[in-house]
Amino acid sequence: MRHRHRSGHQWWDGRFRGCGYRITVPRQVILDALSKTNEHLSAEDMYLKVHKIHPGIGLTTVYRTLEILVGIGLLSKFDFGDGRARYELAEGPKGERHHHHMVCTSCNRVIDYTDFIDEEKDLLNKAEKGLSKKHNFKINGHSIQFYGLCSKCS
Amino acid sequence: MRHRHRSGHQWWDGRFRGCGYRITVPRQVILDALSKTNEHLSAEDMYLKVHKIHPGIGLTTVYRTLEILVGIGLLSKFDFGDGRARYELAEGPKGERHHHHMVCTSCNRVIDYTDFIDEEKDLLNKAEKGLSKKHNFKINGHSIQFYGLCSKCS
DNA sequence: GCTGTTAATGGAAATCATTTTCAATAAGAA
DNA sequence: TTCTTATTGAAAATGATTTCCATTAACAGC
Repeated sequence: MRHRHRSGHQWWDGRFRGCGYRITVPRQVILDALSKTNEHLSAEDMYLKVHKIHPGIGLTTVYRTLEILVGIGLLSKFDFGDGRARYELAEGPKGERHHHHMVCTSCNRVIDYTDFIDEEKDLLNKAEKGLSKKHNFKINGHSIQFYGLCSKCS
Repeated sequence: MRHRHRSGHQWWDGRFRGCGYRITVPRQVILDALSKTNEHLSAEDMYLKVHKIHPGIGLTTVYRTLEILVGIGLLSKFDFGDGRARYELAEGPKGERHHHHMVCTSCNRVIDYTDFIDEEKDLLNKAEKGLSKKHNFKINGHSIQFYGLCSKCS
């Protein structure tokens, strides 16, 4: 097993402390797991993953940590219609990773795509400007998803 | 109180029977309520609304009926992040009513908008074609939502 | 219109994700 | 090292939705 960074000094460290949160083992382990995957993990997925190595970490803590990370913008939270929230790193050490999702309505598989992001950005910017003016609404986020059948299911 | 259509002969009638479903009082009442509102009702909202006039109708039946309606494409089901599903007529007697939503992350108000729908359609068509080719994914729906603060909350 | 078959109903109980409670523990400032 | 206080984890609570199951009602066939 490769050696592990002990205390602090991760890319998310500053952001984390800056918000007044303590850096604890469960939080490090969870962030570590998040930065090593590009799956769309549910809280329980994360719990099981983390529990293998650190059986002490409880499901409650996983929920709490994920919620904090969403709060400070490090994580994005999604609902793909299968009754549980799913999480994904919003920013990695290398910066933004903007993409959207296609969800298979049969097997629930989720495919990330980055195609058309530029066109989408154009449209979204235009829409944001127009909508915020017309409806006096301060927009600070959006979500786009396509639903359908993946190659295996169709 | 105004007289009520008894048996069948509503605009949804054909579609409904066509799928092999019986036309029952609870189903008529629920569809009736849906076609008279443009709120984004949760199952419980619907239950309360319907329960005033027809106290016999149970919450379970409301859930079941809404799910059937989603199944045959008459209803759209949304998640606006407040922990309960919300429903909205997908098609009315007058046909499609395509629009998207802005959700206030503070008060949970939802605003429908129809601006930019044409541009969105263009983009979505293009995206659909490209994505289905590249990822071999049969797309048959999408969802777009903006999140932010409404005029009251900002 | 009456009847039989079978889908639909509703109340209670079950389920499942998520949240709350609370006493014990550990982070990190002093 | 010590002290304060945020964090933790187990268990219990919550809240939306589903399942069970005995009763009722739609409607096809007479």
